[in-house]
Amino acid sequence: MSHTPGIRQAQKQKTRQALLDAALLLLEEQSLSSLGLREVTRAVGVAPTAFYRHFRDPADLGVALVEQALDSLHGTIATVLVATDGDEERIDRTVAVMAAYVRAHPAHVRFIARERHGGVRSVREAVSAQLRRFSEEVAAALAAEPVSAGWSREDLRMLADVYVDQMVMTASAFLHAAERHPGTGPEAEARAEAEARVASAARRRLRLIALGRRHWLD
Amino acid sequence: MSHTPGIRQAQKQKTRQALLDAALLLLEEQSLSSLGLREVTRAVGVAPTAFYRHFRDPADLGVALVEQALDSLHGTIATVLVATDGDEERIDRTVAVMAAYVRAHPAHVRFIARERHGGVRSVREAVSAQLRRFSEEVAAALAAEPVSAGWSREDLRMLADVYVDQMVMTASAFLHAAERHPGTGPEAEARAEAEARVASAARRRLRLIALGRRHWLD
DNA sequence: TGTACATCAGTGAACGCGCGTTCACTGATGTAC
DNA sequence: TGTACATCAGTGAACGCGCGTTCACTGATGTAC
Repeated sequence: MSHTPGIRQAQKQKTRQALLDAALLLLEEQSLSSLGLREVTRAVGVAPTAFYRHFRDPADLGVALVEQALDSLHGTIATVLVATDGDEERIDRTVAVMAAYVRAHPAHVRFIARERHGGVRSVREAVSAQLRRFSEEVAAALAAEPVSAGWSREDLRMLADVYVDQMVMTASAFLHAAERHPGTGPEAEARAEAEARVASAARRRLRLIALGRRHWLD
Repeated sequence: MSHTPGIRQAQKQKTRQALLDAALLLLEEQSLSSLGLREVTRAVGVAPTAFYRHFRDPADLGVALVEQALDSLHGTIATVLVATDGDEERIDRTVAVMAAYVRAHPAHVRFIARERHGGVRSVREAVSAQLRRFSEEVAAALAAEPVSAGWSREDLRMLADVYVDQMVMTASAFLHAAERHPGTGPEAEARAEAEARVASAARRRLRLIALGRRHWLD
């Protein structure tokens, strides 16, 4: 894409990514609408004015974060969509993949859940656009399965949306379970228990949806 | 409750409610974590220091808002839980009630959707406690229906949670549809169309859930 | 390869401003007798 | 009913502080020849 080579470009990207990472960390304890430009640059160790070389304002940085966060989920989804013999097997895999995703990218999950309905319009719109893109992929994958024969476009779309919402809520529930039990030792055991409860509830929900799907055209 | 009578107490309540109302209005465009004490008092027309007579800080005010917001939904729920002859009839009524609720209390809906995963811990916890209370009522109502014979406590709880999440998401979708078409005249028509699409999608989802429920014990 | 000039990511001083919080206060309402 | 004192919701001045943004700058990197 860029024909400017080398060191300068690379250093700029490095600073930009450092700003994004620092912001994501700060957003664990607040919302984007209260995130200050100076606290982000302070966390990175650059002058406040350096911020403007990369983003217009924190909202602009937020939109960039949305793309990074949902890209990380995007890679994961293919794993879930692969068809399998049984519903039960697929449900187990889906929940396991979500648990692993949350462990790998907890701050991304928190950010998306928080800013999906957050106070910054441009970021809400970015999240909603990405989730729509996401839901379209899920719908396409669902359409390719034999069970979907005879389904209308709207019904497939609804089903895909239900799955996407389910994923976001499950991810958020895993996250919540993890952050209630942040320690090691006995705390790690408590966390494992809490995560198991979340996983169990998520499987139940997916079973309910799969059942509704099987009988949709009865 | 209070044995202090009269005018002084009444005036204090009035100011307190004015602060809550002003905050709710300001929260349409931002999150609680960026809400300033001075902007709230400025909107009401009292001195900044008056705030401290009612709340410790904006987070404390937020917790009070959670209670008011969910009380307004609480009254509504009974209407939905009344058993009816057919699934379809009940689904229509549920969606109609949600639409009416959002029209009556748009700011409450926005506030709950936003702060449910927002940046202020005490408020998140208040929302989650109120929704749990809510879900317990739904679970009790569901348990009383013949279709629920043979269901485990966990399965009933899961179903109730699914319904509660569905309500919150549907309410948020209605709100979103309304605020994309804020005007009158041709805008009002566009809004009616957008709301009809939301209602249709919500009915599809509830149908899916109802189907899963019917076949849960197959 | 070397030189002279252009670019531009990051700097640091300076600004005006609104913030949260403190404090002693005022004056209407409440209470005791 | 009237009077004297207590309470306490709301006031307004004052404070120190960190904010976002501007501007001219520096010096390493990039480019042309």
